[in-house]
This record gives sequence, C-alpha cells and structure tokens, in this order.
Amino acid sequence: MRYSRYFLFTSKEKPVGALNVSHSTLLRGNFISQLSAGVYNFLPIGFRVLKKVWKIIEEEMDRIGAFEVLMPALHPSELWKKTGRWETMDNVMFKLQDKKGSEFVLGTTHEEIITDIVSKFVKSYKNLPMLLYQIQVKFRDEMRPKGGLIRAREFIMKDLYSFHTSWECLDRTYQDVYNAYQRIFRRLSIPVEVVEAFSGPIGGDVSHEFMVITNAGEDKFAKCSRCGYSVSTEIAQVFKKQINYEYNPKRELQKVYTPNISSVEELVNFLKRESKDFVKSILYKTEEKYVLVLVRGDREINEIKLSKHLGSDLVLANEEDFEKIESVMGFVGPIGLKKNVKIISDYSVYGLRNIIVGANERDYHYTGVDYDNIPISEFVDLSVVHDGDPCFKCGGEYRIYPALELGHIFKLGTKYSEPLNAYFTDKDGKIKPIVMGCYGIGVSRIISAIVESYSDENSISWTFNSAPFFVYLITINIDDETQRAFSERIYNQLIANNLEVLWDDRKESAGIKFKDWELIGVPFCIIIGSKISTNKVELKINKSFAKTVKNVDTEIWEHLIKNLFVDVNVDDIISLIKYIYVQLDKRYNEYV
RNA sequence: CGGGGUGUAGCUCAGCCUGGCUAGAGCGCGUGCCUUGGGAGCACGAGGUCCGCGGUUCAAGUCCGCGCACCCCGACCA
Repeated sequence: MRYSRYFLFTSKEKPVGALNVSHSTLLRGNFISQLSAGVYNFLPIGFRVLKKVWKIIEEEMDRIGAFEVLMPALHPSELWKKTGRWETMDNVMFKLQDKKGSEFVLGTTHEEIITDIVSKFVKSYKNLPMLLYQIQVKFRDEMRPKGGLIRAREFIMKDLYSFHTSWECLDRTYQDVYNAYQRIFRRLSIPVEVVEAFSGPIGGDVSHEFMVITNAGEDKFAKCSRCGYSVSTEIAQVFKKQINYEYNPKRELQKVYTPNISSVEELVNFLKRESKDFVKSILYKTEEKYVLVLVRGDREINEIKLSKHLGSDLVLANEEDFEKIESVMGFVGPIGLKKNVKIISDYSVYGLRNIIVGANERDYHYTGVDYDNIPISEFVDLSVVHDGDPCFKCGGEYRIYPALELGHIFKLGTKYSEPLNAYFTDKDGKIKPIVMGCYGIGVSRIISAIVESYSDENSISWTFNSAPFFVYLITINIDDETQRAFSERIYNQLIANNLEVLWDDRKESAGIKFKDWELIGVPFCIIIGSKISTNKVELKINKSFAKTVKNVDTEIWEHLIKNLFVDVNVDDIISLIKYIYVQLDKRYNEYV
C-alpha cells in the first residue's frame, strides 16, 4: 500500500474527550472515527486490524468444530417475548416498529434466534452436539458509552452457541471452548486472566470471564496472591474464619443527637470518628419478610451474595416499609427495633465494640454499641470483597485488579431451549430439551485491549497477529531518485513475498514519517535515506513489539539486533524480514 | 436515568458577560519557493446553516424560551 494513495489521515492532536490511550490513539491513527455516541466507523486501516482478529477467531472456532453462520441484526419481538427478555433486557434494547406497527429489536445477543433455528432443524440426538457461531454487530443502548470501542452501543461480537443431549456433553464442549479462547488470546498476545464469574441476565449456572488487566476497563476481579484463584468481585467470597476484627475499647451505650445526618460520610465528619466505627443497616424486603442487613461502615453490601443467601429476589425497602416496621428511613438500626425484623450481618461486624448505629428515630444514633448486644440471627459473607480480604479457597490474600472483559462463557442448560421449544429425540425415544451453552468474545473490544496492553500516548504497538501491516517502508526524500528507485524495488519484493507493507512515499518531512510509523504501530520499519550513498539501509523494530519477540524467542531476537543496519542488497533485506516473519508465524500460529 | 458542561472553518478554540459595520486565531487543506534522519520555514489562497426552531430588539454568533446533539461525573450494565 502506498501511503500517498491510501485512506490514512493521522492527527498529532489528542482528541478531546478521549480519556484512555486506546480511544485516543485509535482516533489519531485514523483506525476509527466516531459517528455518534458509542457508534464508530472502522476506517480502512482499522478494518484491516479488525479482519486480522476476526481471522484468528474463525480459525480457532473451526478447530473445535463450530460452523459459522450469519444471523440478522433485526429481530421480530415474538421470540424475545417467549423467553421473557423483551421485558428483562428492555433497558439495553433498541426497540423499533415497522410501518405496520409490528415490533422489532436490534439484536443485543442471539440466543433466541439461534435456538429458534436449531429447534427447526435439529430433532435427533444423532445431530448433537452442534456448535454454531457468528461474528456480527450487536446493539446495546448503554446509558453511557465510553472509551471508544471499549463500551460502544454498536459493537462487533463473536457469539458461539452449543447444543447438547446432556450436561456431560456440554461440559466437554465448555472445556473445548475454554481452551480455544486461551489459544485465541495467546495468538493475539493478549495477557488474559480467566475469572470465575456471575452469569447475570444471560442465565445459567457456571461461567468464566476472560479479562485483561487494565485501568481502561470497567470491571474488577479478585485474585489470591497465594493460590492464584481468580474470581469476579461480583461474586467473590471470603474465607469466613479470618475476618479482620476491629476492637475498640468498650464504652457506655448512648443516644446522640445527629440532626439531618444519616449518611456515613456526614456522620464521620459530625462525630469525628472513622467510617469503620459505623455499622450500616440496610432494610430489604423479600417475598415474605423484612430483613435488616448489617455491614461495617467502610464496606458495601454485595446484593448478589445477599440474594443468593436469602434465596429470594431483593427489593430495597421504601418509605412505606419503614413506617410498617416503625423506623425511619436514614436512621434505621439494629437496636430497639419495635417490630420483629430478621437481622443478619456481614462477617465484618463480628467483634466490633463501641460502634455507631441508627436509633430508629429521626435525627438520632446510638454510640457505644457492641456487636454482641445486637440481636443478630447469623453472620454471613455479604459484603463486596476488598483488597487484602482472605481468599475463599485457601485463606491467602486477595488482590483486586481493574480489568476489561473480553470474553465470557456460560453453561445455559435449558433456559432457552424450553421456552423456544428446542427439543430432540434421544436414543431411548424420549423427547428432551436440548442442553445449551453460549460463549462470547468482544471482537472490537479486543482491538482496544491490545492497544491498552502495549501502547502509550503516542505510539501503538500491534501484536504479530493483529498488525495491519508487517512492514512500514520510509523513503526519507522521495524526490531523490536513488532513494525512490531503491524503495520501489524493496516495496515490490515485499509484496512478492506476501509481506504486508505500507510505503510512506509521501512528500513530507522525515519527522512526520517517523511519528506516523510509531503512531500506526506497525512492527517493522525499513528506512531508505541518505545513508543509501554509503550502502546502508536501516531497520527499526517497534519497541514494544521487540519485547514480545524477545519474550517468545531469543534466537529471533538475537538475529534481529545484529542486523539493524544492513547492506544495500534487496535480496538480503527481504530474506531477513521474511525469515523473521516465518519464525514468528510458526511461533504464533502453528505451535500455540 | 440524576447532576454538570459544551455546540462558531475539516480539527482545537477565541469572540457572547456589556447586542452594532466585512466573525477571528492556531493546526490542517491548496498553490509557489525553499527544505528532506524526528511532526520545518516564507508568501499567497480557499474554506462559515455561528447546532435547530421560536421570541425580544431598529439591529442577535452575542439576550430569552423550547428542542436536538455531543462530552464529563454518578447510578445502571452479557
């Protein structure tokens, strides 16, 4: 590709509103451009990267025997109503109507559609298991899109669905997909952490997330520094026997006047105490009763854990509910509750003395409360995991990492096959619901993840399998006939050897070309300049890319650094680049 | 969905408070000269629905109302 003819318009100015490296550099490098909030164009060079990632995913899906399909983005409402998600996913759906007034939705995900397809054709155990996937655009009306491709309203996703006669069969496929995902991320050189996860509204029991550690992400996970157990902070449990008890000296129980002060922050200031000296009391309503949940003031209740413990959906109590239990919103507490309300507490409250709680009376709190004077019916693990908490598996210490979710795999069971009537006839002639799994990868998000993992403010560093070109060829002075002619020979030879090259043949100053090479993030740079008169051509390697090369193969690395200046011999230059390309190709694509 | 902010040249922004004649700058773009190993220099030039609609006024980019879009913080979120 000749830069002078290409659709490539880089910018040296940092775009306003681009808060993280990937958003900023992808815009500056002209990989993407914004059409609307959370809606992006993939421009030619960005689309090249997308297709590279796409290809790796296709190869790994093929390898586990999945077949690629392409489903519509426009879905009639019927199927979504059958599974109930027309209502439960309403907050992220783009809904629309046709001219007749029939309702449609732009696909947020495709369980309904794929299950419908399979239900129509797959009727026998002989055709199971069956794996189908697609790489396609998804629509989610996020309240707040941000970070460029990281949280978009229209984005590209790989979604695989598997169909089975039994859970045992599903388990095997789940493991296959797990391994395939590991291979995909390894081939793209993305350092992922596999994390036990909450399955959320997609449903099902078991799930794993593939996360990359970065501040640009919006998720967190906890990892034990001793045993390595990784788990989403949404569900991370703590080891119950090792709570960090906080003992304060014992004091008299006192009722104190705290006018209009109900939040922990306000109380901290007003009473000159620390947030861990308070116990938050939150009143929940379950189907049949009220439950008051206690947690130390510097912690937050994890509603997923709480709901699981109570075995019921949760609703926060409202003003009316507080009247019913004769307490006051904002001043509720576990001492002197008039009505019988079940009180359960997070472990973090165990052992606390001289703590502060609401007095169930407007503008009053109790101080000097001891944990064993509160009628707590049980201590349970109910709070959001913190850095340093004891690991559920081994009692070691959790560390909390900020992360970006790239993939998520679920065992769905029959959640979709039953309502959508996807049944098969088994060997024994019995009709049974198909057992399903589903597996997603955020394809466009992967592009941001690669940039976040390896790049800085002014330069991207694509990995071997994601780079839009392998070689960036710079001709310092295109008006110099010797330089131009030599560059052209190199250019043609690179193409003849299937080495993807972007030739910066513009009539621009040298600095612009170097900066663009760095910004665009191509692994190799060949520089044809005035040193051609002393028979030398310079090779450069993207710094961050060099590190990845060094990590995977020191031999290739040694070979490289010996040859940063090479003699003007087209064949030698081409064979050097080709050699490195072939070695890396083997390393990343054959022996993974 | 709550709070805050912004909308003027392709991009980044000034001008608005205190209404007034031909709406500016830097970058980018075009032409010419010069230059070619780290985003050069000089000269000339093109480029505007001042977000939209309505109102006030002799007069609106500027003041008022409504709407739309985008950005930020929070809540929410496979």
